Amino acid sequence: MSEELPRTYDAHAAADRYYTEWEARGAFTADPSAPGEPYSIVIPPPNVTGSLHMGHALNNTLQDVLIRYKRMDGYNVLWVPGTDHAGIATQWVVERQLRAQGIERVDLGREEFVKRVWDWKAESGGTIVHQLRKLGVSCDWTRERFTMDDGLSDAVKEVFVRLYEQGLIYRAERLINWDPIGQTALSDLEVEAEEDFQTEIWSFAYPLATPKAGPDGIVVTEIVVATTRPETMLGDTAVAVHPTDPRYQHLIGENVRHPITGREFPIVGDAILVDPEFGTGAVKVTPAHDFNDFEVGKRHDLPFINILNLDGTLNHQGGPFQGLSVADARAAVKARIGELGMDRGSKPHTMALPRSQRSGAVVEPMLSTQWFVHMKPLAGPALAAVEQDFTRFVPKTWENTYFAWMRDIKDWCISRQLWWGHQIPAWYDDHGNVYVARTEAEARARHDLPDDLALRQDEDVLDTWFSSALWPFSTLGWPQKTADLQRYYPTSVLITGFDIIFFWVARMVFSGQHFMGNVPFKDVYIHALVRDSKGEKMSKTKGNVVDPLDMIEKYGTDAFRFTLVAMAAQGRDILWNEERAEGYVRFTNKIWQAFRFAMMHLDAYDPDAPRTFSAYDQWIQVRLGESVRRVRNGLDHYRFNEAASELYQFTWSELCDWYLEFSKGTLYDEDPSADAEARRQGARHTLRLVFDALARLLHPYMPFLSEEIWQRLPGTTGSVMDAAFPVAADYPRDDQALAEVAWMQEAIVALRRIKADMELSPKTELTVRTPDPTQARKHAQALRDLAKVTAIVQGGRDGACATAVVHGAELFIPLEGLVDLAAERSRLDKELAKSDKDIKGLEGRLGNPGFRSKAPDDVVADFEEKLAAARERRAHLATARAALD
RNA sequence: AGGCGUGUAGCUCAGUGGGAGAGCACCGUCCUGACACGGCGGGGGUCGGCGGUUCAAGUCCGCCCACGCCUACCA
Repeated sequence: MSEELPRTYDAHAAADRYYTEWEARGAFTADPSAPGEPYSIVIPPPNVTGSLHMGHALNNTLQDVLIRYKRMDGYNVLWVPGTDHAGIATQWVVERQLRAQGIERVDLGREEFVKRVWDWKAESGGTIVHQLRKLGVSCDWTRERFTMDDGLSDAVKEVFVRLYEQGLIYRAERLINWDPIGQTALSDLEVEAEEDFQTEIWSFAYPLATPKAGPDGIVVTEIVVATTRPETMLGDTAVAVHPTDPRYQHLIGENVRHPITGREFPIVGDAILVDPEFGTGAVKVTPAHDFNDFEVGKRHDLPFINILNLDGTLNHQGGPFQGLSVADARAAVKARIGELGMDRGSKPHTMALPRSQRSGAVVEPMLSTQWFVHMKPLAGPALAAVEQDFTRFVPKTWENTYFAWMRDIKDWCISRQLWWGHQIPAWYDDHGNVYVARTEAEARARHDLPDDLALRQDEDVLDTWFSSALWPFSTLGWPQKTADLQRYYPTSVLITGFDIIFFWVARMVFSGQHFMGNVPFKDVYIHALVRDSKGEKMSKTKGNVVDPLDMIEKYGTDAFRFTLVAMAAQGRDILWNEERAEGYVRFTNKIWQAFRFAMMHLDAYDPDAPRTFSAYDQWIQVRLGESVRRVRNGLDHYRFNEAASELYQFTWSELCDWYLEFSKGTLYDEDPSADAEARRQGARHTLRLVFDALARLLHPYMPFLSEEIWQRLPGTTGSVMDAAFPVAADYPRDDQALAEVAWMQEAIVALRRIKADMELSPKTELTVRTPDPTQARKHAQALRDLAKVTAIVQGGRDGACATAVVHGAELFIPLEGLVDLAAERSRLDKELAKSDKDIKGLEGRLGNPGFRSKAPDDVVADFEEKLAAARERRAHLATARAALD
């Protein structure tokens, strides 16, 4: 060995050394002017506040696998990394830190606060970016972007202004989701339902302003409604009943008197809102605090009474309850109703409680003036793009999720009452006029405003997802016409989780369609969620979070990555299981040990020396070619686990278990003849060739181990990163070699099994007697090395023998003195039973006339061959069995 | 309520109409000169249930059961 090879693979040393080396020499840096078909990916930008979790690890490993594969395969590759400013989350992190120092955000003022956030970002905002490097990802760090950097901010302003000018952004008073803790509006998507929330539904009576006699003559004095939110009754402006409900029909148009405020309002008939079967069949209507009631209010021209302050306490409309929180007001209203004798009971009730995704606050529907994106016109092209496969979802079934949302799309509330984010590029004068422009100067110039007209910019910022929606083109330089944009848009694939199909994927599609006139990515690969080993979602509160950095520390990056991709089957969640990771650490060790074996023999390798290939050399090369095809097929179709499994099977079960063992006979042969030396050179050549290909095949999954092998392997240059990904056509197809080795493998397994079943020591030397020893003698060396066959004799059954039937050939193993014959009898009985079952199944199939007439000829022929072989085998076994009686 | 998904060996899961697979675990055996982080051999399954299509179904279709997720909710 030219250089001492460590006995074990040091994953950490390799990772540190090679990653630094790669990044330093610009190995990840894209060059738009370089040749090659473009292949580009933009990273799903993690929150700048975030730290790496298992979802990121999976997501980025998958991207890196594709990027490394395509880079090696000759594509002009770009992977853009970056982070998201994560409006609410980041603002809160910094607010919390300030509060720890006794500083409130409002004390600092907006400008100073935003400066503090930038300071924070500069200091600790890059954590996740450094953590990503630990995964070995090869993204182009020279192109790292941030959703709040200048270029992307320009893109945001540009998009806002253009959409406004196109009438696709508007400002209006609408019922929106209000987060009373965050004190900001939220989009529909940022509201999560807390399922199975246990509460009560309370019934109480509204007295009629004028008692009224019904058709039956009985005078009605009140109408009973039910609610889960008693406090909202302070904003009630109607009671609704079904227009055809005989209980209430005659009351429509009558007034009720509010038991607390004394206000009078009507009973209306509304077939859309009211389900007469539910509750009492009468519904209180609070148009300013309920989405359904809002519509009722519009239909019946009702007043909209807002009862809440922005902090979730009751305003002056709350009368005696002004200033109370919603929860306190609820209790107070219930108590008051009781005092008034209007309480008509309550019962337990299960409902979904809307909560703010970020703050956890109970979201209050509230009337508010906000900015919205008019979605219908944008959704059309976005739907068409996916319907016509310009963007393809993988697995395809996710497009249903996309379609469902896009077809039923509602306008998007994009303004947020925060300080951290893209401030809305709209200015107001004192007369309430609004001017939308990229800058204040532009606003003045465009609208010909005098310099002394006071303008103030809208204080709100945009939803973080508004900037994320532009990510695939804003990161490439849009609105500038950059070389990157020309070359790399649309991107090749987006890799992400299903949880942000609405939030992000859908919004990128309509943004790309609208502003670039083309989809942002050709494929969307939706990967699974990483759960814990019991299938539970990982969460801090459950305490079952697995830190990928711990896993890398424990198992090394190569094994960690391999575990993730090996478990990344389409359409199924990953249950993280450390035993699997341990298994793949053993796999890396197996590769390393095999590599050591190869290296032991490669010192003597001379590429120019004459060489001849054995059947084994040929066989492993053929198998390698098949493996290349399967690995490529897996990667080409996002079947990451299939490619991983192929690598594992090939390396362990074919290369290590068989080829290396076969090769020993040749390599350790000390015969000095030129023929023997040529055979040794053939084996050495094969070893080098296989490891050369294996390093390249493994590289996308195991970047560091593959580099370690590549750089040590003789005959390679540079980095494996830059080597060409193997091509199946470079390896031979050779049915003869496959058949030859298949025979050998079957013979060896059969002989080993006889030994094991006879409870013979593995060291026991065997003699094989067979009528035609040609085949066995050709492989005498392998039979000796792998099955301890020391003699091959021509002949038939002679005395007590064990019998193996291999591809129709009988191998007899004389048993004199080796074993009691009972063991062989029972062994043969088992084999016969197995054989009978086999034949019965085949006969059944072939005996079916429909099968012969309708199945393809090659399938029929295939089964006929199988049956013939099985019958022959059975005959031999039966003879062997009879000979023992 | 609607939609989507899952159900295959003890566990975790592959499986693209042609005789049911892998890893781990388990049993037996071997420290053989790459590797005991290993080698060799083995046991283990009415592929959730019922029906249908087909010469042929784990695979396609329908219904049912169980679990999970998403969307929309009932005041």
